[in-house]
Amino acid sequence: MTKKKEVFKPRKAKEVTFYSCGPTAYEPANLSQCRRFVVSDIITRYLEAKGYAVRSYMNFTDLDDNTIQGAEKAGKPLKDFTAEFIDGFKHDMKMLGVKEATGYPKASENVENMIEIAHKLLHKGYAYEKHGSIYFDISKFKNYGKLSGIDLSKIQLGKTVDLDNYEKDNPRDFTLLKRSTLSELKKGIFFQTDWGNVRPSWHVECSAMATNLLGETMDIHTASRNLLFPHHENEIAIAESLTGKTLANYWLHSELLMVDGKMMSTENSNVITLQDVIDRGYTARELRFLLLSIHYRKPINFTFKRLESIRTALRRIDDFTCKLLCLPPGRPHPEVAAYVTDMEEKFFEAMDDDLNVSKGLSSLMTFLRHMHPVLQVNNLDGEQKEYVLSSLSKLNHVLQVMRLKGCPLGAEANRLIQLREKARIEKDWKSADEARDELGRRGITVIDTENGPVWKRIGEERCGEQDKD
RNA sequence: GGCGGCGUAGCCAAGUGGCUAAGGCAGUGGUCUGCAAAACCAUUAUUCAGCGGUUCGAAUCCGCUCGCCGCCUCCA
Repeated sequence: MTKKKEVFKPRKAKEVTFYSCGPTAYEPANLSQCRRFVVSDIITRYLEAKGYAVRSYMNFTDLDDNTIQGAEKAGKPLKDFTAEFIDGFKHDMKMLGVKEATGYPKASENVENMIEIAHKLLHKGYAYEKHGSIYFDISKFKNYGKLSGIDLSKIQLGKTVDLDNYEKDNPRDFTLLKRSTLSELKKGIFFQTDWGNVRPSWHVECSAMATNLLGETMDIHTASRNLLFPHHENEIAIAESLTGKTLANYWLHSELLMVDGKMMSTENSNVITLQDVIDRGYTARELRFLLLSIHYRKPINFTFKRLESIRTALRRIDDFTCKLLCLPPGRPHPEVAAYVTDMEEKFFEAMDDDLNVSKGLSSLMTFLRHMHPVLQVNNLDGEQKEYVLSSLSKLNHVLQVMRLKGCPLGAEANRLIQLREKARIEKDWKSADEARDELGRRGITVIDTENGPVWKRIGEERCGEQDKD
């Protein structure tokens, strides 16, 4: 609200209530949305890492112009049409390692509540009816524009809306309930009210679902920057004129994801979906790493070149964790504890400062640089290995990009590696190369080092299959 | 026109008044190696879009200029 960094204070000591504006169920998840939800995931996970229980809700907008038109085009009933995208979306989020919310309200299932809100606003004098539609009277809500810092008198009216289509008293007013169109009536997409058949507007949908599930005031409300005005401003106007209480104590808006310097959108015809990225041979885990490695309040200019360099960086981290997991216990190293403490302190300190993930990651990379030589000479005993792993798990609870589960090497692969080593000592290059080829067929690359072979799996498992925490 | 944001190395990206301007990718040099590949180690900005000002001291604060991006009430 203050547009400044503030110290976070939840309403209850150990619980945080959290609402995230969800997607509209008419298209597959694109990267801009992926970013938003990875950002809210980082917030949720970080709060959990700090010991809070998070009650989080994310809505699905399954009743609006886009879904109705989409269903019509697809020749499907609205419900079937949106269900497909809702399932797809949940699947995509799982791939990205986004933790499941406490609940996923749907706009279509909360219409009663929205109509009730319109009733109440009308009674309180905050809204008016005109030709079967209900509009919110902005002049009645004196705090309007506080969140976005907008000055209503200086706004360019009709910039994005054709005002001729509406019968508002003041063009600044916004719609709460919209009179049903003829084609909607034909399809049965309407709700009977005292004012006739209507359907709710986007703004009232979010407002209704958020307050319905989380009460009059919630701790955190997130979404991306482009929703700030008018949507969140309107959401606040609706909720706060009803309750007189603050809708959300903290608003976090993530910046946009761009392609070629332009916002990803249908109009710019530069939409890239998660599936597109996967089709290009990248994984959801790699994408997650790209999306979270930049501060959430900065725009990301997405390129595949960038994803490629993220892939290399992630591979280095994988090499390290793989080596660590497969390493037999050796002798203890005196500095390890200090390296671990340093990394953890710096990581969480960076995260405490408005979720500075980039800065936090640098502490991880520095730690890896310190640890590589230690691993190289196997200077780590069993206890230290566990210590390092548990510390990395703490970071990974938030990041969800590292692989920290058991050595990926099977018994058969181990036998082949031993076989090859023996052959190499005997200078039997033919057998050695055969063993290497066989390992290659099993998806394992052998890397010779001065301290014996190290191996790694080629290919990727999915991020969603990572630590269940 | 109003409001908001951004501009730091070849690329990406931290840092918002004072230690040598984090970290990643790419590059370069080296170690290892039967071959190969990978990995590891080292190294890479006298300077932060430009100009001017404040200050003992500025990437960081102020003013102006240039460039880019977002929002402006039914696309979500």
